[in-house]
Amino acid sequence: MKKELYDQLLELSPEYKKNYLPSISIDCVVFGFHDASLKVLLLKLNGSKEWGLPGGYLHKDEDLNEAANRILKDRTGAQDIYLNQFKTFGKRNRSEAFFKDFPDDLWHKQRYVSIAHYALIDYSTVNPVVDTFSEACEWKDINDLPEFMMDHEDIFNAALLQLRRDLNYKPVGYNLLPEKFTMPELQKLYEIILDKKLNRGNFYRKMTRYAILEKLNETRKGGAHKAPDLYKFDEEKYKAALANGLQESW
Amino acid sequence: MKKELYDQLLELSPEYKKNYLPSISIDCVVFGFHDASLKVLLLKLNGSKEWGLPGGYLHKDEDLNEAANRILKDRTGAQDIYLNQFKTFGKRNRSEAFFKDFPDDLWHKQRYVSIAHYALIDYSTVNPVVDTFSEACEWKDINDLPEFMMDHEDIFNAALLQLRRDLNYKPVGYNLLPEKFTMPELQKLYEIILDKKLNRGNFYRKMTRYAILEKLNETRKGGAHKAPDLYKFDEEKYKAALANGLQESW
DNA sequence: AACTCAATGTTTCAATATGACGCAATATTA
DNA sequence: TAATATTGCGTCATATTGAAACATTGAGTT
Repeated sequence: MKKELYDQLLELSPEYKKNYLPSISIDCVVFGFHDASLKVLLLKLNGSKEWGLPGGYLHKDEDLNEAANRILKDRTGAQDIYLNQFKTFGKRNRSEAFFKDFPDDLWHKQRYVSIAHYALIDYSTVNPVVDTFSEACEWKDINDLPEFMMDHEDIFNAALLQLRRDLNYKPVGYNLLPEKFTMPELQKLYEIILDKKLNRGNFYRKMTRYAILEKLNETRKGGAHKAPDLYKFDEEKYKAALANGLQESW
Repeated sequence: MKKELYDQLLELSPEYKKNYLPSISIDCVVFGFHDASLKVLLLKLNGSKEWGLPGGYLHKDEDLNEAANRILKDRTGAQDIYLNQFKTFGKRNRSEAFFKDFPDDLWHKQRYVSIAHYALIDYSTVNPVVDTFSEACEWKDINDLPEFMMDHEDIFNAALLQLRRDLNYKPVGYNLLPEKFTMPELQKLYEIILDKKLNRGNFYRKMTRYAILEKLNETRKGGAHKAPDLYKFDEEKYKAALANGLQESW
């Protein structure tokens, strides 16, 4: 079943050996948000029944963050996606089960330490790229996830945990929402990330106090009820908040 | 000047190639606290005038956290030190300047991605180990740091930043203080990490409310003035706080 | 055109947390 | 025994949070 994939990979092995740093892989948990649903970009390698995170290897003459951006760009077509390197996974036998039918001389079968990133993007702006190694590359709702290959479920869970934690001191939304958005939309995003209902008035108040949003003189017409005000991020204040954090305890 | 170190390293190269994963190094920022002073464990390689972080490589059959523990144990003799993997550094040319006089075939001269950890320990319990590659291995006060080799200053700064951030949602002190300690001692620790004076009464109140400390029926006699109460961490509550965080914003 | 409805914008109020400060208690030293 | 500096902890004004009510409004209904 995996013979086909193996043949593809084998053909590439010499090139990989020449161009990439050994033992290091990069995995990306790409969170996509749109219309009140949060998804992850997953792909299915040829012949595999499990799904995996988009990933790749580090060029010998490439910075780590350059590599992560390149890998994302290849999968999504999008450039300068918000990227956050959050943890490196280095257990033995991370990929043992997955590659057990593959010969040992394969580049991909060596032991890897995987440098995991999470990324944030509006998934409606992205067309996932199915390359020759994969049968599928799709946005999967985070409440209805398929089975993961290797330790990719651990990586996904760690990414979600980190994103939730980051919500406490980083402004989030700039990379997940369209340029103009409403307060209820922003609140919905927080609720879906946190998997928790938030109080409307308190959310409004807190966001206002962060002072990173700019209220526009427009409303979103067309809904069934009162038209909500439109906001956008104040670029400068957003960047300052990203650099300095939103709140400190001490 | 670096010839001597090179000879040592060259001799080891074959063994390294056999036993370690290529391209991956592990660096540790070991914070040590005692008697109101915060230090870092640094070492000076033979013939180098700059100081570096203790580090090492990852065995082919070793988990990442096992390797970090091993490296720390070799330097400090201490086991099960509190360790926090916080960031992976992977710029090109991280070590180019340092190894410029060394031949290219040296194991150490390859390009590395460095998986950085920070560790916390009471430095009075540790005797730094000077191995054959280093002329010195010492605790250096964080307010009086020497020049660093390679990008180790960046790594140190990132570790301190992370530690300060962690102070907001993790209980800190368990690994840096003796078993029994006083509230002013704990406050001093926070002040030194944050480089900022804290209000005594408010610190006391906040710590009390975290409910991770157990007040003992003892005081620390011998000081010049009123004997402060002794506390220790409540193991269970401490662990729970470490797992769940001390406070959430959302 | 008036009315209904539900979502949104905003305010209110009590509970809780924080910042700043003061006062009483106390172990040592003089 | 008194002086002293440090410590334990309370107080009070202010700020923030949690929960809920009130006010507004655009679309759909009559």
